[in-house]
Amino acid sequence: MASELPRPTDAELEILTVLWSHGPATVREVHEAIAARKPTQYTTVLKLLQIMAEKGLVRRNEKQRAHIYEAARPREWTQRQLAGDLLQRAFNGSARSLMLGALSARKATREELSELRRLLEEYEKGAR
Amino acid sequence: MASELPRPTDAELEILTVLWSHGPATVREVHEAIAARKPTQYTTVLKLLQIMAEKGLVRRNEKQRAHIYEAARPREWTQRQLAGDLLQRAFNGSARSLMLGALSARKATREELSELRRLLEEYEKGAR
DNA sequence: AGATTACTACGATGTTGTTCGTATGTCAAG
DNA sequence: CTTGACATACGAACAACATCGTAGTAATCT
Repeated sequence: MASELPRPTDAELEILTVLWSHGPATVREVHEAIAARKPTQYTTVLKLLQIMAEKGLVRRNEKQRAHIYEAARPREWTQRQLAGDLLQRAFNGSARSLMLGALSARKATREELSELRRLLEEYEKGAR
Repeated sequence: MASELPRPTDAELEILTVLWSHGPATVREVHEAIAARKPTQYTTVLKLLQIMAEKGLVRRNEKQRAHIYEAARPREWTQRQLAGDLLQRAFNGSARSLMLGALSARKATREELSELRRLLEEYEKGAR
């Protein structure tokens, strides 16, 4: 079991983002969050959630009349998948290039840079 | 002009990768490179290149009988787009999270880590 | 010239992603 | 019990992707 989860599409990622920050939610709640940013029909969100449940991206609890959906994987797990996937597909595995790309994609603040440096230092210690 | 280029799809990115490392190439050359890694028909590559030319992802020189294709943007430019796009879509703009994801996606070597740290130090100096 | 080879152009097909309308079921209030 | 509010299910429509076959055209060989 635990078959591979597919890479979430754009629309799916939007929904996952809502679920991650909100926690388990009904279709209505997800829809409200999405519709606040762009006009979207209720049934569109419903359908997406149904498909995502089939794919295993979200889990569904049907105990209540209004089903409760939650992300099947934590945010960090999915982010790791996505980062690894892009790293492989576009950066030929070079974390350095990816970082360079991310940094130049938008001006990084001074704090952000030192935060990153600290992160790396910890990593160097931890990774022995 | 200089309208926005669309995010390249998976198949398109594969072709761009060939063009970036090989330089301007004919369909045949691109096809050979692609087919070496996975079974693919010549016309599939041709069609993709034609579509990519329409989208502006590649430029086409028709002076020769066998048209010459080349990537419209350098590798670094496209990588920056992709990194920025993912950063926005999945990491809420946090370069730190993206780096964390990339590092945990696959074990980083000791050299890679210090290389990254050096890169950051340069950036901190340069970025004023 | 005629046959063969090396191209491009393009239509067709199957799949996936995204959106939405309509049908239908459930429950509580009047 | 009927109605209205709110839910899910599901089919339909359309666009984007990816793949390939066929047709036609230009060059080259014999």
